[in-house]
Amino acid sequence: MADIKPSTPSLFLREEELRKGTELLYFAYRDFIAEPDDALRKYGFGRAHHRVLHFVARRPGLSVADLLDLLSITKQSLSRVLGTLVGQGYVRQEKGTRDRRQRLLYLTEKGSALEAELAAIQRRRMARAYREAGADAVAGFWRVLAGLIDESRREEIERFVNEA
Amino acid sequence: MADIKPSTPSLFLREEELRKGTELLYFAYRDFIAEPDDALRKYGFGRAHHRVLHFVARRPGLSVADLLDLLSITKQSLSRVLGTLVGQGYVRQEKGTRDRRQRLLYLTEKGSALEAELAAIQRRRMARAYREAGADAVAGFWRVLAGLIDESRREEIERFVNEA
DNA sequence: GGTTTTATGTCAGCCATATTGACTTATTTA
DNA sequence: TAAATAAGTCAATATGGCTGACATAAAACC
Repeated sequence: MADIKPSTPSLFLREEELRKGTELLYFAYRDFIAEPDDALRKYGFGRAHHRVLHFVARRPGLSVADLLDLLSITKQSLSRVLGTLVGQGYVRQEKGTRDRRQRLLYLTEKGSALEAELAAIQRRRMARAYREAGADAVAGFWRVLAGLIDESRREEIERFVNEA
Repeated sequence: MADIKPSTPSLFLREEELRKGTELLYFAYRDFIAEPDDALRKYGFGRAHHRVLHFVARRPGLSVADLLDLLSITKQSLSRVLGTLVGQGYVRQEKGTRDRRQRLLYLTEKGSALEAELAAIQRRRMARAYREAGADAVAGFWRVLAGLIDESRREEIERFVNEA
Protein backbone atom coordinates (compact mmCIF):
# COMPACT_ATOMS: atom_id res chain seq x y z
CA MET A 1 0.00 0.00 0.00
CA ALA A 2 2.80 2.40 0.74
CA ASP A 3 4.46 4.67 -1.77
CA ILE A 4 1.68 4.49 -4.31
CA LYS A 5 0.57 8.03 -4.91
CA PRO A 6 -2.37 8.88 -7.11
CA SER A 7 -1.15 10.27 -10.38
CA THR A 8 -2.06 13.91 -10.83
CA PRO A 9 -4.23 13.99 -13.92
CA SER A 10 -4.28 17.75 -14.31
CA LEU A 11 -3.66 20.80 -12.22
CA PHE A 12 -7.23 21.70 -11.43
CA LEU A 13 -8.24 18.15 -10.50
CA ARG A 14 -5.81 17.79 -7.64
CA GLU A 15 -7.14 16.86 -4.26
CA GLU A 16 -6.65 20.37 -2.91
CA GLU A 17 -8.64 21.96 -5.67
CA LEU A 18 -11.47 19.52 -5.19
CA ARG A 19 -11.47 20.10 -1.46
CA LYS A 20 -11.46 23.84 -1.95
CA GLY A 21 -14.59 23.59 -4.07
CA THR A 22 -16.28 21.42 -1.47
CA GLU A 23 -15.49 23.82 1.34
CA LEU A 24 -16.43 26.96 -0.55
CA LEU A 25 -19.69 25.35 -1.57
CA TYR A 26 -20.43 24.58 2.06
CA PHE A 27 -19.63 28.05 3.37
CA ALA A 28 -21.30 29.87 0.50
CA TYR A 29 -24.49 27.85 0.68
CA ARG A 30 -24.71 28.33 4.41
CA ASP A 31 -24.35 32.08 4.28
CA PHE A 32 -26.57 32.39 1.24
CA ILE A 33 -29.42 30.65 3.01
CA ALA A 34 -28.99 32.36 6.38
CA GLU A 35 -30.35 35.78 5.44
CA PRO A 36 -33.70 34.61 4.05
CA ASP A 37 -33.94 32.25 7.02
CA ASP A 38 -33.82 35.26 9.31
CA ALA A 39 -36.51 37.05 7.34
CA LEU A 40 -38.69 33.93 7.40
CA ARG A 41 -38.53 33.67 11.16
CA LYS A 42 -40.45 36.94 11.41
CA TYR A 43 -43.38 35.12 9.81
CA GLY A 44 -42.92 31.91 11.76
CA PHE A 45 -41.71 30.12 8.65
CA GLY A 46 -38.61 28.13 7.78
CA ARG A 47 -36.65 27.44 4.64
CA ALA A 48 -39.05 24.69 3.64
CA HIS A 49 -41.74 27.35 3.27
CA HIS A 50 -39.35 29.45 1.24
CA ARG A 51 -38.78 26.65 -1.24
CA VAL A 52 -42.48 26.20 -1.77
CA LEU A 53 -42.99 29.92 -2.26
CA HIS A 54 -40.10 30.04 -4.69
CA PHE A 55 -41.23 27.21 -6.91
CA VAL A 56 -44.86 28.24 -6.90
CA ALA A 57 -43.76 31.73 -7.89
CA ARG A 58 -41.64 30.26 -10.65
CA ARG A 59 -44.31 27.91 -11.99
CA PRO A 60 -47.71 29.31 -11.08
CA GLY A 61 -50.31 26.57 -11.40
CA LEU A 62 -47.92 23.68 -10.89
CA SER A 63 -49.37 20.53 -9.38
CA VAL A 64 -48.51 19.07 -6.00
CA ALA A 65 -46.84 16.12 -7.71
CA ASP A 66 -44.63 18.43 -9.77
CA LEU A 67 -43.69 20.37 -6.67
CA LEU A 68 -42.82 17.16 -4.82
CA ASP A 69 -40.65 16.14 -7.73
CA LEU A 70 -38.79 19.45 -7.74
CA LEU A 71 -38.26 19.37 -4.00
CA SER A 72 -37.47 15.66 -3.83
CA ILE A 73 -39.30 15.20 -0.54
CA THR A 74 -42.29 13.11 0.53
CA LYS A 75 -45.84 14.38 0.40
CA GLN A 76 -46.04 14.00 4.18
CA SER A 77 -43.14 16.39 4.58
CA LEU A 78 -44.66 18.83 2.16
CA SER A 79 -48.10 18.63 3.70
CA ARG A 80 -47.35 20.50 6.90
CA VAL A 81 -45.53 23.26 5.12
CA LEU A 82 -48.01 23.62 2.30
CA GLY A 83 -50.90 23.31 4.73
CA THR A 84 -49.60 26.24 6.75
CA LEU A 85 -49.06 28.38 3.67
CA VAL A 86 -52.54 27.64 2.36
CA GLY A 87 -54.13 28.04 5.79
CA GLN A 88 -52.52 31.44 6.31
CA GLY A 89 -53.40 32.65 2.84
CA TYR A 90 -50.00 32.67 1.15
CA VAL A 91 -50.80 29.92 -1.35
CA ARG A 92 -54.06 29.21 -3.12
CA GLN A 93 -55.11 25.81 -4.46
CA GLU A 94 -57.31 25.37 -7.50
CA LYS A 95 -58.77 22.23 -8.93
CA GLY A 96 -57.26 21.37 -12.27
CA THR A 97 -59.64 21.77 -15.20
CA ARG A 98 -58.13 19.06 -17.34
CA ASP A 99 -57.67 16.69 -14.36
CA ARG A 100 -59.84 17.59 -11.45
CA ARG A 101 -57.88 15.43 -9.02
CA GLN A 102 -55.04 17.90 -9.21
CA ARG A 103 -54.66 20.85 -6.87
CA LEU A 104 -52.84 23.49 -8.85
CA LEU A 105 -50.85 25.93 -6.76
CA TYR A 106 -50.76 29.72 -7.02
CA LEU A 107 -49.42 32.45 -4.79
CA THR A 108 -51.92 34.92 -3.36
CA GLU A 109 -51.01 38.60 -3.24
CA LYS A 110 -49.76 38.06 0.29
CA GLY A 111 -47.70 35.10 -0.92
CA SER A 112 -46.27 37.06 -3.82
CA ALA A 113 -45.26 39.86 -1.50
CA LEU A 114 -43.39 37.52 0.83
CA GLU A 115 -41.77 35.66 -2.03
CA ALA A 116 -40.65 38.96 -3.53
CA GLU A 117 -39.15 40.03 -0.21
CA LEU A 118 -37.15 36.83 0.05
CA ALA A 119 -36.11 36.86 -3.60
CA ALA A 120 -34.85 40.42 -3.23
CA ILE A 121 -32.62 39.38 -0.35
CA GLN A 122 -31.08 36.56 -2.35
CA ARG A 123 -30.79 38.64 -5.51
CA ARG A 124 -28.85 41.26 -3.60
CA ARG A 125 -26.29 38.76 -2.38
CA MET A 126 -26.06 36.89 -5.67
CA ALA A 127 -25.68 40.19 -7.54
CA ARG A 128 -22.83 41.22 -5.29
CA ALA A 129 -21.07 37.95 -5.94
CA TYR A 130 -21.67 38.17 -9.69
CA ARG A 131 -20.48 41.75 -9.84
CA GLU A 132 -17.29 41.06 -7.94
CA ALA A 133 -16.54 37.95 -9.96
CA GLY A 134 -17.47 39.12 -13.43
CA ALA A 135 -19.48 37.64 -16.29
CA ASP A 136 -16.98 34.93 -17.26
CA ALA A 137 -16.80 33.71 -13.69
CA VAL A 138 -20.58 33.54 -13.58
CA ALA A 139 -20.65 31.30 -16.63
CA GLY A 140 -18.14 29.01 -14.98
CA PHE A 141 -20.13 29.04 -11.75
CA TRP A 142 -23.18 27.78 -13.63
CA ARG A 143 -21.25 25.13 -15.51
CA VAL A 144 -19.68 23.61 -12.42
CA LEU A 145 -22.92 23.69 -10.44
CA ALA A 146 -24.73 21.95 -13.28
CA GLY A 147 -22.03 19.29 -13.28
CA LEU A 148 -22.64 18.59 -9.59
CA ILE A 149 -26.26 17.64 -10.21
CA ASP A 150 -27.21 13.97 -10.44
CA GLU A 151 -26.78 12.83 -14.00
CA SER A 152 -30.23 11.30 -14.05
CA ARG A 153 -31.93 14.63 -13.37
CA ARG A 154 -29.42 16.95 -14.92
CA GLU A 155 -31.15 17.65 -18.23
CA GLU A 156 -34.50 18.17 -16.58
CA ILE A 157 -33.05 20.60 -14.04
CA GLU A 158 -31.07 22.51 -16.64
CA ARG A 159 -34.19 22.89 -18.73
CA PHE A 160 -36.03 24.12 -15.67
CA VAL A 161 -33.50 26.74 -14.61
CA ASN A 162 -33.12 28.01 -18.16
CA GLU A 163 -36.82 28.39 -18.81
CA ALA A 164 -38.23 31.88 -18.49
CA MET B 1 -45.69 52.22 -8.68
CA ALA B 2 -46.66 51.15 -12.17
CA ASP B 3 -44.42 51.38 -15.19
CA ILE B 4 -41.23 51.77 -13.21
CA LYS B 5 -38.98 48.95 -14.29
CA PRO B 6 -35.63 48.37 -12.69
CA SER B 7 -32.93 49.47 -15.07
CA THR B 8 -30.85 46.58 -16.33
CA PRO B 9 -27.33 47.38 -15.20
CA SER B 10 -25.63 44.68 -17.21
CA LEU B 11 -26.53 41.49 -18.95
CA PHE B 12 -25.36 39.05 -16.34
CA LEU B 13 -27.01 40.88 -13.46
CA ARG B 14 -30.54 40.56 -14.74
CA GLU B 15 -33.12 38.97 -12.54
CA GLU B 16 -33.14 35.74 -14.56
CA GLU B 17 -29.42 35.27 -14.25
CA LEU B 18 -29.55 35.83 -10.52
CA ARG B 19 -32.43 33.40 -10.16
CA LYS B 20 -30.62 30.82 -12.24
CA GLY B 21 -27.65 30.96 -9.90
CA THR B 22 -29.90 30.62 -6.88
CA GLU B 23 -31.66 27.58 -8.29
CA LEU B 24 -28.53 25.84 -9.52
CA LEU B 25 -26.91 26.40 -6.15
CA TYR B 26 -29.90 24.78 -4.47
CA PHE B 27 -30.03 21.74 -6.75
CA ALA B 28 -26.28 21.25 -6.86
CA TYR B 29 -25.83 21.51 -3.12
CA ARG B 30 -28.66 19.09 -2.50
CA ASP B 31 -27.29 16.42 -4.83
CA PHE B 32 -23.73 16.99 -3.70
CA ILE B 33 -24.64 16.30 -0.09
CA ALA B 34 -26.99 13.38 -0.75
CA GLU B 35 -24.37 10.77 -1.60
CA PRO B 36 -22.23 11.16 1.53
CA ASP B 37 -25.46 11.29 3.53
CA ASP B 38 -26.30 7.83 2.27
CA ALA B 39 -22.87 6.51 3.17
CA LEU B 40 -23.15 8.05 6.63
CA ARG B 41 -26.45 6.31 7.33
CA LYS B 42 -24.65 2.97 7.24
CA TYR B 43 -22.76 4.11 10.33
CA GLY B 44 -25.76 5.69 12.01
CA PHE B 45 -24.35 9.14 11.39
CA GLY B 46 -25.66 12.29 9.74
CA ARG B 47 -24.13 15.21 7.93
CA ALA B 48 -23.32 16.93 11.20
CA HIS B 49 -20.91 14.09 11.93
CA HIS B 50 -19.46 14.46 8.46
CA ARG B 51 -18.69 18.12 9.04
CA VAL B 52 -16.86 17.37 12.24
CA LEU B 53 -14.85 14.61 10.59
CA HIS B 54 -14.00 16.90 7.69
CA PHE B 55 -12.75 19.81 9.73
CA VAL B 56 -10.86 17.67 12.20
CA ALA B 57 -9.19 15.95 9.24
CA ARG B 58 -8.35 19.34 7.78
CA ARG B 59 -7.00 20.82 11.00
CA PRO B 60 -5.80 18.02 13.24
CA GLY B 61 -5.48 19.33 16.78
CA LEU B 62 -8.00 22.11 16.45
CA SER B 63 -9.80 23.18 19.59
CA VAL B 64 -13.50 22.80 20.27
CA ALA B 65 -13.87 26.57 20.12
CA ASP B 66 -12.24 26.73 16.70
CA LEU B 67 -14.47 23.95 15.45
CA LEU B 68 -17.56 25.74 16.75
CA ASP B 69 -16.43 28.86 14.98
CA LEU B 70 -15.97 27.04 11.68
CA LEU B 71 -19.31 25.30 11.95
CA SER B 72 -21.17 28.34 13.27
CA ILE B 73 -23.27 26.28 15.64
CA THR B 74 -23.67 26.20 19.40
CA LYS B 75 -21.61 23.97 21.65
CA GLN B 76 -24.82 22.21 22.73
CA SER B 77 -25.48 21.23 19.13
CA LEU B 78 -21.94 20.04 18.68
CA SER B 79 -21.84 18.14 21.93
CA ARG B 80 -24.05 15.21 20.95
CA VAL B 81 -22.38 14.78 17.60
CA LEU B 82 -18.86 15.09 18.94
CA GLY B 83 -19.76 12.95 21.93
CA THR B 84 -20.88 10.13 19.66
CA LEU B 85 -17.79 10.36 17.51
CA VAL B 86 -15.50 10.33 20.54
CA GLY B 87 -17.52 7.59 22.25
CA GLN B 88 -17.36 5.34 19.21
CA GLY B 89 -13.69 5.93 18.66
CA TYR B 90 -13.71 8.10 15.54
CA VAL B 91 -12.33 11.20 17.21
CA ARG B 92 -9.76 11.47 19.95
CA GLN B 93 -9.49 14.38 22.39
CA GLU B 94 -6.23 15.50 23.90
CA LYS B 95 -5.62 18.09 26.55
CA GLY B 96 -3.80 21.08 25.17
CA THR B 97 -0.26 21.43 26.37
CA ARG B 98 -0.13 25.20 26.20
CA ASP B 99 -3.64 25.57 27.62
CA ARG B 100 -4.83 22.50 29.46
CA ARG B 101 -8.46 23.63 29.41
CA GLN B 102 -8.56 22.94 25.71
CA ARG B 103 -9.56 19.60 24.25
CA LEU B 104 -7.70 19.33 20.98
CA LEU B 105 -9.34 17.12 18.41
CA TYR B 106 -7.75 14.41 16.27
CA LEU B 107 -9.11 11.62 14.10
CA THR B 108 -8.32 8.07 15.10
CA GLU B 109 -7.44 5.54 12.40
CA LYS B 110 -11.08 4.56 12.30
CA GLY B 111 -12.06 8.20 11.95
CA SER B 112 -9.52 8.80 9.20
CA ALA B 113 -10.84 5.80 7.29
CA LEU B 114 -14.42 7.05 7.42
CA GLU B 115 -13.41 10.59 6.55
CA ALA B 116 -11.43 9.29 3.59
CA GLU B 117 -14.40 7.27 2.39
CA LEU B 118 -16.66 10.32 2.49
CA ALA B 119 -14.06 12.61 0.94
CA ALA B 120 -13.57 10.17 -1.93
CA ILE B 121 -17.28 10.26 -2.71
CA GLN B 122 -17.32 14.04 -2.83
CA ARG B 123 -14.06 14.24 -4.76
CA ARG B 124 -15.48 11.95 -7.40
CA ARG B 125 -18.50 14.16 -7.98
CA MET B 126 -16.56 17.41 -7.77
CA ALA B 127 -13.95 16.05 -10.17
CA ARG B 128 -16.61 15.12 -12.67
CA ALA B 129 -18.05 18.62 -12.52
CA TYR B 130 -14.59 20.23 -12.81
CA ARG B 131 -13.65 18.01 -15.74
CA GLU B 132 -16.82 18.73 -17.66
CA ALA B 133 -16.63 22.43 -16.99
CA GLY B 134 -12.92 23.05 -17.47
CA ALA B 135 -10.27 24.95 -15.53
CA ASP B 136 -11.54 28.45 -16.34
CA ALA B 137 -15.00 27.55 -15.20
CA VAL B 138 -13.58 26.22 -11.95
CA ALA B 139 -11.84 29.52 -11.28
CA GLY B 140 -15.14 31.30 -11.84
CA PHE B 141 -16.94 28.84 -9.62
CA TRP B 142 -14.57 29.67 -6.76
CA ARG B 143 -14.83 33.39 -7.30
CA VAL B 144 -18.60 33.49 -7.22
CA LEU B 145 -18.83 31.18 -4.23
CA ALA B 146 -16.38 33.34 -2.32
CA GLY B 147 -18.51 36.36 -3.14
CA LEU B 148 -21.55 34.71 -1.59
CA ILE B 149 -19.88 34.40 1.79
CA ASP B 150 -20.66 36.97 4.49
CA GLU B 151 -18.34 39.88 4.11
CA SER B 152 -17.43 39.78 7.77
CA ARG B 153 -16.03 36.25 7.53
CA ARG B 154 -14.92 36.26 3.94
CA GLU B 155 -11.21 36.83 4.41
CA GLU B 156 -10.96 34.31 7.21
CA ILE B 157 -12.77 31.65 5.17
CA GLU B 158 -10.73 32.33 2.04
CA ARG B 159 -7.56 32.01 4.04
CA PHE B 160 -8.84 28.75 5.48
CA VAL B 161 -9.81 27.13 2.18
CA ASN B 162 -6.56 28.21 0.55
CA GLU B 163 -4.33 26.90 3.29
CA ALA B 164 -2.70 23.55 2.65
C1' DG C 1 -69.82 -0.36 -15.99
C1' DG C 2 -66.81 -2.12 -13.01
C1' DT C 3 -61.92 -2.38 -11.74
C1' DT C 4 -57.61 -0.42 -11.24
C1' DT C 5 -54.58 3.28 -11.05
C1' DT C 6 -53.45 7.94 -9.91
C1' DA C 7 -53.41 12.58 -7.35
C1' DT C 8 -53.94 14.19 -3.14
C1' DG C 9 -54.51 14.33 1.75
C1' DT C 10 -54.13 12.77 6.59
C1' DC C 11 -52.92 10.38 11.03
C1' DA C 12 -49.34 8.76 13.92
C1' DG C 13 -44.80 8.11 15.29
C1' DC C 14 -39.81 8.57 14.70
C1' DC C 15 -35.19 10.80 13.93
C1' DA C 16 -31.59 14.38 13.16
C1' DT C 17 -30.14 18.80 13.82
C1' DA C 18 -30.49 22.99 15.30
C1' DT C 19 -31.84 26.51 19.06
C1' DT C 20 -31.99 29.08 24.04
C1' DG C 21 -30.99 29.31 28.88
C1' DA C 22 -28.94 27.92 33.11
C1' DC C 23 -25.36 25.89 35.48
C1' DT C 24 -20.68 23.25 36.53
C1' DT C 25 -15.75 22.34 36.42
C1' DA C 26 -11.09 23.15 35.46
C1' DT C 27 -7.72 26.29 34.29
C1' DT C 28 -5.69 30.54 32.93
C1' DT C 29 -5.18 35.46 33.33
C1' DA C 30 -5.34 39.85 35.56
C1' DT D 1 -7.28 35.88 45.06
C1' DA D 2 -10.87 37.20 41.72
C1' DA D 3 -12.40 37.21 37.11
C1' DA D 4 -12.46 35.36 32.63
C1' DT D 5 -12.22 31.49 29.53
C1' DA D 6 -12.66 26.53 27.53
C1' DA D 7 -15.38 22.96 27.76
C1' DG D 8 -19.23 20.14 29.17
C1' DT D 9 -24.07 19.13 30.70
C1' DC D 10 -29.19 19.26 31.57
C1' DA D 11 -33.61 20.53 29.93
C1' DA D 12 -36.88 22.25 26.83
C1' DT D 13 -38.16 23.56 22.13
C1' DA D 14 -38.41 24.09 16.90
C1' DT D 15 -37.84 22.51 12.25
C1' DG D 16 -37.84 19.50 8.63
C1' DG D 17 -37.11 15.36 7.15
C1' DC D 18 -38.71 10.13 7.18
C1' DT D 19 -41.89 5.54 7.13
C1' DG D 20 -46.26 3.20 7.16
C1' DA D 21 -51.10 2.91 6.88
C1' DC D 22 -55.21 4.46 5.26
C1' DA D 23 -58.99 7.54 2.82
C1' DT D 24 -61.13 9.94 -1.03
C1' DA D 25 -62.02 11.46 -5.50
C1' DA D 26 -61.28 11.27 -10.25
C1' DA D 27 -59.30 9.31 -14.35
C1' DA D 28 -58.02 5.47 -17.19
C1' DC D 29 -58.50 0.84 -18.62
C1' DC D 30 -60.88 -3.22 -20.38
